[in-house]
Amino acid sequence: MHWSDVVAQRLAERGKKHIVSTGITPSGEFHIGHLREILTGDMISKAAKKAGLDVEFVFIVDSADPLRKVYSFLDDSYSAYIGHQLKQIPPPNEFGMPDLERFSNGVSYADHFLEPFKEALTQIDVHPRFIDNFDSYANGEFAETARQACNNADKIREIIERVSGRQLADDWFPWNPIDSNGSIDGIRVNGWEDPLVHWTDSEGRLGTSDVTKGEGKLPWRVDWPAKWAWIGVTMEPFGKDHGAAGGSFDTGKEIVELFGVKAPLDLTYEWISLRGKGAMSSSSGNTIGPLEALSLVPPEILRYLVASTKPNKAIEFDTGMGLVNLADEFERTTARDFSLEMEKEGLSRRQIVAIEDAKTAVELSCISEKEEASLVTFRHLALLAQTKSKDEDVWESLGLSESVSQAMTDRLQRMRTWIQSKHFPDELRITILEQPDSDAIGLLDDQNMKVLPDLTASLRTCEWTVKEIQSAISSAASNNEIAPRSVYRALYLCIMGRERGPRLPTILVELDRDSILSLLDACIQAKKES
RNA sequence: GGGCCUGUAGCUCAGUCAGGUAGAGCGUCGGGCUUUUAACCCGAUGGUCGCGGGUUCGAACCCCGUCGGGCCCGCCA
Repeated sequence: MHWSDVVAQRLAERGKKHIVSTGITPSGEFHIGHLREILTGDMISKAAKKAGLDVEFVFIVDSADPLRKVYSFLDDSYSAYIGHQLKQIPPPNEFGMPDLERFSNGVSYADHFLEPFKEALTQIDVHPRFIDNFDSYANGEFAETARQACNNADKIREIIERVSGRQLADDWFPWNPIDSNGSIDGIRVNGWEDPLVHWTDSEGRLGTSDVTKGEGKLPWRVDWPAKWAWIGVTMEPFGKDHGAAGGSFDTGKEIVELFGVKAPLDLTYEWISLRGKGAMSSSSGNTIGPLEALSLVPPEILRYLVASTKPNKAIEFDTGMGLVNLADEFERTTARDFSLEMEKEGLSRRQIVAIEDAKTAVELSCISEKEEASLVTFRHLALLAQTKSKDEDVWESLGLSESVSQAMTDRLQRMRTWIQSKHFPDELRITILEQPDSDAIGLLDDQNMKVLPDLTASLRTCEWTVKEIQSAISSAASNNEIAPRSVYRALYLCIMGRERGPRLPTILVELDRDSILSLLDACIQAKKES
């Protein structure tokens, strides 16, 4: 059974109505790691729906969280905003400086980072109900849980200290009010009169906040279970950082019972790292944004990456050859006839499970109902895009000149972006040698050498068109009674320094004949001398 | 200190939850395809399942131990 169906089955055992929740703090650039959170939630929701459950998928934007520190991409002037809520501070401009003009037009720091992520979600066909945490506090959604938390401050303190093994400060209180400057740092709560907290801020000023009006927020370890309670969350996937023993899930599942609610079903997932570069980290700049990823990778393949990997497995995101292999695998899997495979006699339980998993992974990956049959493989498109600069020539080569779908146009556009990026693997890059490659020359065998002079002569005189070049190659093969394969091998070794390669005549015709001929002559000469 | 994940073919991994004759893709090798989509088709190759115990008629799988790798435990998905 696919992992999403396993979760759906567990949900079915618990009841009929479910809310699957995910959430992210918009403190900086989103990256593809965040995509795993939301895709995991999306896929669980789809599986639950398939199982006949009444399920809603929500995405909580933790815009009430304070700015923790001046991140590397921010200007030092942001230090004035440390401790201020992300929805209440200005967005950075291109230099990392606070952009007060956009702020005055209603764009907050949180919005600045959230908007591109929302765009990426649309592209990968994820459509959750968005819940803005800051607004939820302001609208009084947290009123009940906040009061309960404050009335049970001692119990909550006991849970956190016992479960996490951490010693809380003497003045710890399950409500962080906002001081006279707008910060939740350095403020001391010194009284609680339901629903008001009395406080002293870092400058010694006294104040009062009403917890039912969102004048402040619950600290993270209380905020999370409070959200489960008021939203009615029954399932939440989260990163392994929250899943550690004594982590926020462990304390949350006890705290939430003070609100009279059962903890949601949990699922801890592993992180995504960049191949050879370690974990994603916005601060180190070691990151690929969702939109950048989508400019290279078709959305269904990004979905497939998450769908086909069990949540507890770490994903290494590879923007080079790994991407080609992934795309190839996706295309192969999509093309399989699963019902036919299932009819086969004598399948072991394992084989059946493998077929089911592959089938479900494809279903969860496809964006639209009618995913058009793949007209061209990822690899082939990579070749065409490199050898043909005009889109029309690509379509013609694929026999698509009549009507080209938007999906195909998008794919070609992505391919061109990828080819121009630093991520495109050398292995797929078509390179034409200028000088004979000595290693390649060494690989030329007797048959290759036998046919090369004849071939060179034909190429010197034939018309420089695809058809004539092709015919020159094949007649060189038949005249010398050797397989065409061998002739191609000779050409690849001489021109590209490899034993195999893409369809040659179409590439040759776009190159300068004289330089190719002199390259071939040089190769023959070099081989003879060796 | 507490905890999680991980170790299976040259490579990437599935299979471990529900024990029942070791799997896939890629690679490699051979053959086919009388003008190759780095294609396609057919065949072959390849593993003391990290190691040691235990339970069992039977263990890659369950239990105990051990070694190696990655990671989490203020905040981070």
